Amino acid sequence: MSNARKGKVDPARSLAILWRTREPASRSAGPGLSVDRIVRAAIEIADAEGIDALTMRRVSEALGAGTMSVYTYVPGKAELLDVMVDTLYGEMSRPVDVPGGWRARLEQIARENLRLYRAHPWLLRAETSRPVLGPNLLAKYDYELGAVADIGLDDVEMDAVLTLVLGHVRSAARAELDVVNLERETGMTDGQWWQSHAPWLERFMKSGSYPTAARVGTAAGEAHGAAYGPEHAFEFGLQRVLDGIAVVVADRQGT
Amino acid sequence: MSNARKGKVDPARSLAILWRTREPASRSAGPGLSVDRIVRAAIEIADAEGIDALTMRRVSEALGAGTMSVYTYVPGKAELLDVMVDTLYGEMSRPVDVPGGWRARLEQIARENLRLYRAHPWLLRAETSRPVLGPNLLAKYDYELGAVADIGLDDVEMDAVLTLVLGHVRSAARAELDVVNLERETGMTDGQWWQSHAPWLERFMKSGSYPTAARVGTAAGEAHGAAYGPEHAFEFGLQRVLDGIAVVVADRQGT
DNA sequence: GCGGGATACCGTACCTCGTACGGGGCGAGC
DNA sequence: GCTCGCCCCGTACGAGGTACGGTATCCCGC
Repeated sequence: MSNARKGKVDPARSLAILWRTREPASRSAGPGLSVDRIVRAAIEIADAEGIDALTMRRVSEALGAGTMSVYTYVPGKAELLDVMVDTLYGEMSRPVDVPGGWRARLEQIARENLRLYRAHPWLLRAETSRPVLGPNLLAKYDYELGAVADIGLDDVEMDAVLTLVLGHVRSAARAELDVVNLERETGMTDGQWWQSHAPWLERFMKSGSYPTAARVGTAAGEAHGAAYGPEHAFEFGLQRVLDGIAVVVADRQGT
Repeated sequence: MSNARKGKVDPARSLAILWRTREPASRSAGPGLSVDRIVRAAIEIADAEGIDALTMRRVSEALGAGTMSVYTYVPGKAELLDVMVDTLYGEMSRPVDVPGGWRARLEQIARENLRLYRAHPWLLRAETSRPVLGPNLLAKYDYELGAVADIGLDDVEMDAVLTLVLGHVRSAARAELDVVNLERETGMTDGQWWQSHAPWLERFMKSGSYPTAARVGTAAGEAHGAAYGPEHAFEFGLQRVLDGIAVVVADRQGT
């Protein structure tokens, strides 16, 4: 009942590990731990069992090590999460030749980010705003900025455009993954859930207090039931956002 | 180190409390608890000390009650959070006459939602996707849908437009509040943080590995330092999103 | 006015998790 | 061969959610 990340995060600590400033040689006996092995194990656990199952005890157990051994390589759980996040960034696809101009490039970036969130849902709860400046984050940022370079935007606008697109992806991914999670937790699909709540809702809907909500909610609910919902929200929103960006680009290009 | 919300949430439990199906009369002696008093106390704590400080022990203490007394009125912390969220929705402003058409109405909604997040930052960590169907959420949804009614959109599109706008607000609010939080936690403004990391960054920037990131990151960082950053991201993104929506609206109106 | 039942209230305790602390053991250099 | 340093880990503490089993208080019917 706190966030996936506690308050205390010392950036300097994370940086040293992220850039692997000091990588101790595995010398003594035992499991032969390393930052890499720990991070890989942690990612596997988070992928398979969710971020709530990611405890330090669980990680050490998976590595056949004592609970506290992990702390030799990682100052704490927050820093471990930082490294996990940066590691994922390093595994993203970054094609250089995407035909179709800035719009196609941004679309590709949006889809690749969505793919990442789908593959590692816990990422949504591990990322923080002030980013962890790991090597892979920088590479990601650099690559993604490239999509909107040389189309007439100034530097601040480039950053703003990228922030907007990625924000939308996060937003849509969160919605989609919440649906999946709830279906697993409750053993009930979204459609079934809406149906089970329908009588309850109707009671208040028919009171006439919420006329629009009743009509639209029902329509949206039915649409969701038709296995088209979060996916649709992503696509619809992405096209709207890109349309909006197109207005700025056209303006800057003096059309 | 988990979310603000654990896995187990029984919607039926929350519903009964949200709609105040059964409100026990305060009969016996003691602090004289009630769902309302508990929720108010919890909101005050979360507002003042953050959601991490919101523990059941802390709530009961604030009420001058024993730790477990709260459980007489609320099945658990998850349900308490549900009621807290719905209570906030109930306090939102919902003006009926906003001049300027759908665009002005959506802008107003976006700003009001942002205001709510600013006033109660913990809301960002308490909301879940599958919404808690409290009376105030329904009222909010109904009101907000009204902003895009009768402009040619079908029901599913209305829902999609609203989802998009609210998603953007959440996204921007999260960014903004993270900045504020980090400034408080680290005792360092965003500008100072960027400055303190500048030497570290430059080392890698100058390596030429991240040319665009170096230039744009610096520009964006300086802009953030000038106390214009999250606020700007909200405004910029909102206008882009509305521009994108305008395209659809124009199309539906057969312009 | 009195007995009984319901209901508000809460003390204690258990479980999980992060991690501080101090000690043990192995390898390498002198 | 001995010492130093680093890897590894057993134990334990503190925080937080909440199950359980009371105790106290009030209202009702008589």
